[in-house]
Amino acid sequence: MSTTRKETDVWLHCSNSAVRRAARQLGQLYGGVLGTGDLRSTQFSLLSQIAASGAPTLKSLAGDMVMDLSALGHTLKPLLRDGMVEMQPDAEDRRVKRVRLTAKGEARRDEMMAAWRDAQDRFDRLLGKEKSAELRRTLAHIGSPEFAAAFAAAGKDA
Amino acid sequence: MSTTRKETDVWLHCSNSAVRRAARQLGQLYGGVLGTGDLRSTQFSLLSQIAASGAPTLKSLAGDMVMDLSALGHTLKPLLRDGMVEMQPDAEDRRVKRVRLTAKGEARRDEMMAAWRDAQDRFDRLLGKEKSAELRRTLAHIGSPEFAAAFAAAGKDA
DNA sequence: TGATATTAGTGGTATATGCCACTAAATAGG
DNA sequence: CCTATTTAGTGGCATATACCACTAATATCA
Repeated sequence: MSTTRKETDVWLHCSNSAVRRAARQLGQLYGGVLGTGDLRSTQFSLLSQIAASGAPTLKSLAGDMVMDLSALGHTLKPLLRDGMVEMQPDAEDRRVKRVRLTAKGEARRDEMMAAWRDAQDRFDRLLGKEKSAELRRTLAHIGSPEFAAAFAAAGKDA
Repeated sequence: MSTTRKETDVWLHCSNSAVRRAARQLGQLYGGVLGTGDLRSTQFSLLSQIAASGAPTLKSLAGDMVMDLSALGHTLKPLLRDGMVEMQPDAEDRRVKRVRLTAKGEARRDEMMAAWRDAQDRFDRLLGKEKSAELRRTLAHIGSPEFAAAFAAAGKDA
C-alpha cells in the first residue's frame, strides 16, 4: 500500500527534500500538541525570535529567521492584524521599521510555552537528548550565513 | 547589526523551528543552483517521488511526502497545468486517482539532475559525506510514520 | 439488502514563503 | 550641493501547505 521504495528513497539522497519533509512532519506534530489556539507553531517561532531580539528591524529579523524580507512582511501581517506585534519606524533612519511583541503577544506566547515544552520533550525523548541537541546544532549551522557563504563559494571550484 | 542573541537562540532549543529554518536556507541554496527553469526545487522533489513510486495514488503519495492530501492536490495543480504530470482514476476503485510523470515531466526532471547533483555535492562536501548521510537518515526517521506514531504515543505518559 | 461508517478527493480559506518591480530614504562621489 | 547608487520596505503574484466542510464511492454489518 505505502509504495515503500526500493533503493531510491528520495529522502536518503536529497538533503533538501529530507529537510522539507521533516519540517512538514514536525509542523504537524508540534502543531498538534500546541493545539488550535491563537498562534500557529510557525508564529510561535517568529514571536520567540522577536522576543529574543527585543525590537529588531525587519531586515535583521529576516536575517535571523533566514527568511526573505518580503516573506517576513507577509508573515507579520496576520500578527499585526491580531495585535500580537506592533511595528514602528526607527527614529534614526526613517527607512527602517522595528517590530516588537505587544503585551497580548507576550501573553499568548507565554500561554503556549508549556505545550511547546511538552512537544520538545517528546521529541528529545524519542531521538535521545544528545542526538536531538546534536541535530539542532547541525541545523543551526546549516541555517547560518557562514554556511550559505561557503555553499556559494563551493560553486566556484567544481 | 545582526542582533546576535544571548543565551536563548531559538534554533538551539526548538527542533521544529530549527528544521524549518534549515529548510528555508536549503530551499534558497538548492533553488539558486537549480536556477529559474521550469521546475522549482520543491517540484523537483515531488516529481522524483512520483517517479520513484511509478503511478501512486494521491493518498499514498501524500503519505510518502508526509503531506496533507489536500495540500498535495493543490501542489499538483501547476504541474498538471504545465503538463508535467497526469492524473487518471484507478480502474478498480473509482474513488482513487493515480498520478504519473508525463514525457515532458520526465524530460524536465532529467535536465535538472546535473544541477541537483551539483547542489547535493556541495552540501555533502560542506558537511562531510558521512555527517551528511547521517543527517539524511535522521531526518528520514523523523519523517517516518513510526516516528509520528511514537510521538503521539509519547503524549499518553508525560 | 439497506442504513451506516469509512475512505479518497475536491474546493475554500488562511498562513508560509519566494521573486520581482517599485518607492522612499540615506549615502557616496564629484 | 546635486546626482548616482545602495538600502529597507511594500505590494503583486505564484507556489507550498494546512484544516475544514462536502461529495462520491466503497466497505460493514445488522
